[in-house]
This record gives sequence, C-alpha cells and structure tokens, in this order.
Amino acid sequence: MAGQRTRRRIPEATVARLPVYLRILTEQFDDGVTNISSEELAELAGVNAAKVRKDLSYLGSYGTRGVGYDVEFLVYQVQRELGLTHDWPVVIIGAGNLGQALAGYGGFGERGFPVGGVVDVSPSKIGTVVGGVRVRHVDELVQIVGSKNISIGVIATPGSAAQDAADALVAAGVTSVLNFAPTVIAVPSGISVRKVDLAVELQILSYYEQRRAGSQQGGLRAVPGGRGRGASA
Amino acid sequence: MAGQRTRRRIPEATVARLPVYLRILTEQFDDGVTNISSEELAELAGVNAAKVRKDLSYLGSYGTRGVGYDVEFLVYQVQRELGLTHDWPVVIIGAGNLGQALAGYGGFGERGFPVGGVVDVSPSKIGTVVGGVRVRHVDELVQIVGSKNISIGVIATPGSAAQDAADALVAAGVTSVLNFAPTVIAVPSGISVRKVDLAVELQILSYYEQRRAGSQQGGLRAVPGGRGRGASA
DNA sequence: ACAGCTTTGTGAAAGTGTGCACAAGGCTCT
DNA sequence: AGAGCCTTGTGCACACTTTCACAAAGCTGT
Repeated sequence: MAGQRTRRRIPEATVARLPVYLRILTEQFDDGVTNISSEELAELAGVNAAKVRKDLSYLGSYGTRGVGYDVEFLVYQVQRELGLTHDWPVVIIGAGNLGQALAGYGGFGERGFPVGGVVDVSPSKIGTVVGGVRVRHVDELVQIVGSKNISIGVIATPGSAAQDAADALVAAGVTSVLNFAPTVIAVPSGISVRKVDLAVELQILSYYEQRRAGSQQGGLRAVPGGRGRGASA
Repeated sequence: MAGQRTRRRIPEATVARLPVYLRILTEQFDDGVTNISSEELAELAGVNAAKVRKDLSYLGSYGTRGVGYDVEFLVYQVQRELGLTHDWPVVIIGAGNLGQALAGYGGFGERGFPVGGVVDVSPSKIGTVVGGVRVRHVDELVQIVGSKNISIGVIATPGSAAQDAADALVAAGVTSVLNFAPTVIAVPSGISVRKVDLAVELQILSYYEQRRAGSQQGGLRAVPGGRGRGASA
C-alpha cells in the first residue's frame, strides 16, 4: 500500500536524453546484445559515461555493479518512464508541404505515434489522401480528437496560422503540441508545447560557421550542443 | 587600429535565442514598427524581459534607456552577429520523403539558406527534380560543394545511412551539419553538428503527457522547454 | 535647467546541469 | 571463503543559465 512510487521528478535535461538511449538500446537488443555498460551506451549516444549513469539512476537502480545493465529490462524501464508502453495517436493540422511530408514520413507510426488524423482549412486539400489518411476539415477536429482519444497535436501550418491552429487544437482537447511553424504560440498553462524550427537550427550553425571564418586561425571546435551535440571522431 | 571587436563570446543559450528575436524583429519591421522595448520583445518571444536585455547586451549597448531598441538597427546587428549578411547555400543528402520535403519546403531559401544541391545514392532518385533542383549522385558531392562554396550539409537519409552521409559531407569539405536522421553521428572535431529528431520530440511530450495522467490531480504545468518553450496565455 | 518618468544594462543570487573521482557492491576464479 | 577485478551509483565542485533588483541614462514637459 505504501506507494512504492515516490514520483521522483526527472530533470528536464535527462528527459531529453532518454529517447536517445532508448533508440540505441532498442537497436542493441535487436542485434542480440543482452548487456551493456554505461561506457558503451555513452559512446553510442555521444555523451559522458557518468552522465549516462546519473540519468539512468533517476529511473532507479537497475544496473548491476561490475556487470552493466540488462538491455531488455532497461528498454522496458525507459519506455515505461517515457509513457511509451502504449501508442499515442497524433493529429496533424496543416496539409501543406510539411504536413504531407510528416504524414507520409512513416517514422512516426513506427515509433509509437500513428497519425490519427490530418486536418486543414483549405477546400482544395480536404478529401485528398496523405500518408494513407484522408484530410478532413479543421471543424471536425473535436470529433477526431474525441473519437480516437488523441492528446498530441502537430502544427504544420504557415506561421501566420499557427496561433489559430494551436487554439483549435486546445479547444478540441489536445494537451500536448509539437509546433513546426516558425512562430511562438501561446497556450493555456497546463498544455505542453515543444517547437522545432528548421531555420533556427540553420541560423545557429551559421553563427558558428561565421565565427570560424572570422577568427582566422586557432580554436576550431565543435559546436556546443543544445540538443544537437557535436561528437568528435 | 585597436580592434574594436574583442570577439566577445556569446553564450550558447543566447545564440539559440537570437534567431527567434530576429524573426520577430523582422516581422515588426515589416509591420512598420520602428522601436521596441525589451518588454515587448520578450512578450512576443515568450521569454523574460531581463533575459532579452542580457542576450542583447552581448551584442553591444544598442538600446536607448527610457526608449528601447531601434528595430531596424537591431535587425542588422543580430544578422551580422549570426553571420546572416549573406546567403549560406546548403546541400541536402538523401532525396527520400524527408529530403524531398525539405527541398520543396521553400522556407530555407527565404531565410537565407537556398538549396544548392540534392544528392542521393539510389539510381531511381538521381535525375529526378525536387524543389527545382535536379538530384545528383553522391559522388558529385565534392564538385557541388566546391563550385558553390557550400559549407552546410543537411542529412535526410535513413538512420542506417547517416554516418556514411556525414563522412561524405565532411570529405567533400562541408564544415556544418544538420542531422535529421535518428542517429548520433561522429564527425572530426572542428565540424559543427546539430540534430533534429522528430520522434524524440514526441517522446518528450509523451513523458509529460503520461506524467500528467499518472499524478491524477495537482500541478499541471507547461513542459519546461529545452528549446520549445511552453508559454501560457 | 531641472524634476519626473521610463527603460536599459548589469551585479549578484538562485537554480540547473555536468563531470570527476571514489566508495559500494557484485561477480569470477582459485 | 577470500582476493581481485570491474562497473555502478553518487557526493561534490564547478560551470552555465536564469531571474531579480536597481543604479545609470536618456527623454519630455514645465
């Protein structure tokens, strides 16, 4: 009865790395690897071994000293912690270039995020089929989200429509949003938002590229990584 | 003669925010806004005003106390700092779903990163035209990179081919890499790498979504943001 | 010329994240 | 059963980031 789960809070930086470990562990498991050390995992993830151990320690003491971690068990634990023991269908709002690419990408479904619906406002898009899903009108968002129990929405509209899209998603009951539009969106507190802006990534690279050119000689070094880390060979 | 530029180093976290400020400032400028306060800019960027001021202070003292910042001037300064005073052509490696979407996206070119070339290994892809560019064989990478003076490469291959793609890019002379493949790639030191993994973003959302469901009541809060910040309305 | 208002620029404190270094623990082999 | 080896889990110091709070500086109106 005494709740064995204290609901320890996992640092955000660790949460961002767990999916990377998970992918590597899954690959290793598929390759028949049954045990892995923090050193090996760190090498494959491009991070420091101490960091791997500290990250994994937030899940519990699942390693064996002198031996390492049981890959299969660790895969399960990471999945459980990330809430990946079941699928999370997503709805994509915006069926333009990007929306079509995302829907057709296939990588989502494979990794537990099947495309449960695609909506748009343009009559020319509605009714077309992308990624095996028929595009429906944004007004049907409530039904789609409700009937498939969707909690994650993906914004793939132009920047100018992103806030409307976010409002529509929230109104329909979505509680997490992945925003690909190059715009900061406002949502009620309690709604999770993450943003991916391709141009921003390139501009960050541009900064380091320019700096390299400017300072002629000396200290070339890998770009320190927010999320995208530079690993040296 | 005394170098007015001490080449002050800008913190990584700030570099990641500058592109966001730049986009907002450019929009405001296009709307005819000539002056902006740190408070207004912070509101639009979804961050704290003190952070905006500190970020901008790394560029120099370009504001006027009691007034704010001159939008046009600030746009120029941020662009200069990010190295965006000229275009940076990019080469995309991988002409599958994602590569096609990126090449056809258009958003790259508009923001100063025109697609200077697309390459692939598959004979079925070579010769096809995506985003107005003819797909060429990866063996031609050296010529493409050399003739157009390209320093940024975008990896849009499947994960299994990502390391080979990275090696090919580096061998061709590229010094910055944006990796969309769900794999950690190793590069020589001195090469900048940033990574965008769509599944990782969704998995991070899944974590907070699951946690919300698990802890029944209480403390719903926006997902703390690595890069994608949750703003509350 | 000066008082009062506004907003910047920044020192300092608080909060997060990273990485070293090592004790604790477990396995194997004799 | 015990020695020796290996790898985990973590305390601690350091580095980076965020936020507060306020002095400095410029503008406006009298």
